Amino acid sequence: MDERKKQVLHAIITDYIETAEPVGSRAVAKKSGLGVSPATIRNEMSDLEELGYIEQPHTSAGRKPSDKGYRYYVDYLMQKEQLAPFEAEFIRQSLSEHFSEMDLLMQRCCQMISRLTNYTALVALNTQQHKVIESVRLVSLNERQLLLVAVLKGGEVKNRLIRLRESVNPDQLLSLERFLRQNLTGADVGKLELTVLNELLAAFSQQQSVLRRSLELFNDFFAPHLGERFFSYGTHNMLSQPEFKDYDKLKSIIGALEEDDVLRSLLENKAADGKTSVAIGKELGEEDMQECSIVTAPYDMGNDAQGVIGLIGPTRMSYQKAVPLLEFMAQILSELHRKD
Amino acid sequence: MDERKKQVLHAIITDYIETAEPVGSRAVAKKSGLGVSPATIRNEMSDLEELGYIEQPHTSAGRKPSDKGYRYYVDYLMQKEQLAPFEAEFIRQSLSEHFSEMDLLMQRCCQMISRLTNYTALVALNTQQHKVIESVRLVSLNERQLLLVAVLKGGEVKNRLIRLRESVNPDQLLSLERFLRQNLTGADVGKLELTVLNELLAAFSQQQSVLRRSLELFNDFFAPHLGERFFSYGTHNMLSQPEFKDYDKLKSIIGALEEDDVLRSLLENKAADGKTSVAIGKELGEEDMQECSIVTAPYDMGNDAQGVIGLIGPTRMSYQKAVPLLEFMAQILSELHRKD
DNA sequence: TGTTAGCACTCAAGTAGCTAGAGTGCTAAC
DNA sequence: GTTAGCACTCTAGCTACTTGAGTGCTAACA
Repeated sequence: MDERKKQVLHAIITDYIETAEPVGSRAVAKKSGLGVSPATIRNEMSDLEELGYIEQPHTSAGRKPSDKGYRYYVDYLMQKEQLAPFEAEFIRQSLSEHFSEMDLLMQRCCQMISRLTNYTALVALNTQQHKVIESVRLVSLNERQLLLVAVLKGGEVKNRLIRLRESVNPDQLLSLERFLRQNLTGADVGKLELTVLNELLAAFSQQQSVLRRSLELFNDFFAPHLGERFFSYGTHNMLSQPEFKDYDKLKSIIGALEEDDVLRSLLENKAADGKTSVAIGKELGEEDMQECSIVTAPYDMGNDAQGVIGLIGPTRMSYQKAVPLLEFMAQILSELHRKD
Repeated sequence: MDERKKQVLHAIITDYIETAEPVGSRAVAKKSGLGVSPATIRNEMSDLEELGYIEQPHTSAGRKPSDKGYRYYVDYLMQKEQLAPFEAEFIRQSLSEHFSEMDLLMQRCCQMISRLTNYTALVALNTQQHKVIESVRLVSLNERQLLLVAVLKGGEVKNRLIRLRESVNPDQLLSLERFLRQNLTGADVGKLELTVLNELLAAFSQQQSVLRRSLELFNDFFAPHLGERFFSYGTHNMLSQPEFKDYDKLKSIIGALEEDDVLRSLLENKAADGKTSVAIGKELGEEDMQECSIVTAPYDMGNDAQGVIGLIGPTRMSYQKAVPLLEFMAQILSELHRKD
């Protein structure tokens, strides 16, 4: 892979990303600025094809990048495009507005990603991992209402109102609260299984119904699925991509993006190394998405939330725009936390 | 509009709903069971066209229903299809599982509607209208943490943790709690404007920072937009409809369905009379959706939530299936509440 | 040895012309 | 009022043809 081959590959990829048309030797000769004739370029292209970086849709067409070609481009050739100052400012502004409501914040992220790139945005939000219960309180609001409160390390609060059929005396209440505190303080919400709670429930089933009821309610406000959420926005952008002009293809992609299961499998493990990551075509491992690429960046808002922001588009994607954008946004999100 | 015309119209519409192809006189003659010849049917069809109930795509094609035709069908001709017992049971089961988590419940609704009909489901959820604050409490968790709690009539609880920079003495706390209780008890959360809260804030700005901070935080957990949510599912079903094989049309529809604003305008005011409602084609008032119909049914889960479930598909929609399905689901949702 | 011009060859996409078939409207007979 | 018959219309699908982009190969050149 000498220098000239790299330049040829680079020219082919950038041209193809722009036009979605196979690139011919003539166009490369002009665009690459190498000062050689199309015939020479043809030889290089023939080599590149043999090496697997580009491919020919049919004999008399130009070349287009293969997954391997994009991979090489992303890893070695691509020059990240700097964010326009107004874009950076816009992102910073929009994100700071919604800091306290995670759902809104993530919806906003999706909209921004999608609008700034014209691809489809994907976001995973985990609000419950490594959330340790710091304290448990059982507060009497009035004779017939108890409030069960769990404060998590980091400040989030979970609670549930419990309506009583009969009133309880303060002593009962105190012993109950003590019991809960002993059994739940220090527990990790993300790992609190229903079984654990059920065991607790069973162990104290001889006690009066008040307790049983409170534990039953604990069950579903700690349920693990509540901590993990997925957002997406901009699916309609898929329709503008010439590579998805096949209805069945499109249908299976759009259908898949509506399923949390699929989003989970696309985004999971992407936060592992803390770096922006690019998955191209078959690398995604999804049958229906062999012509898609996904770019993801993990963010960490401390105890409030961690997760991944990302986008999905055709493999012919403007990686040089997508990568720095997501990097920047993830950084801003992570910083939001520290400011607080 | 004599009896025979009605039968002809009915035959045309049911056939067209099934096949999406213009219906010819021969087909109607056979299918309607009127025992007259195609020529006779042709005369009737000519009349129906003049009356505006059906239209001809081009001279040598059959007829297809107009918006007016569908309207007549829905209002007078349609026979609601009874839900299959297993469908009813399935719905009942699925909905009872998720009763306590509104978001999940509504997502489930969407999935069911979409899967049982192969159209796109839309749901509006309002959890905050007519929610009156029953009591306000300010609970000290420890020296540096206060918990601000508002209990709403009906049992929902809203709260926010407040971290203090300096500790407060119990007297300050009590007077603060009293102040909040006096000013907020009985207020309607849905109508609590930022301005009101800001006035409160201003009025007490001379007090110590603890108070100010607590009020600031009140602001965003009562913000009205949080009470209104929209869900959709099954957008990919739009792709299977032959009427949407134009990419631009499809793109604008799918794009629109991703916007809360659009969903709001499509679903609002549909709960007014408490009945299932059908909006056909141009009746929707949306430029891009002239070839779509929406069926909606309001539900009322008391203080927990009210809203609208619905679905959107082509005007050539199986109304006789969609209407009873939504009616049934809305009824189940409303009953879920009463059971509790 | 690498580069280039020239040329024959290939293939997709677009265009024009044709045909088949479905369906109509009209007329005249029943 | 109903029906059969018939001429007419229009679309969808098919075939054949043309165009043009792009290639690979060869032979000449620096």
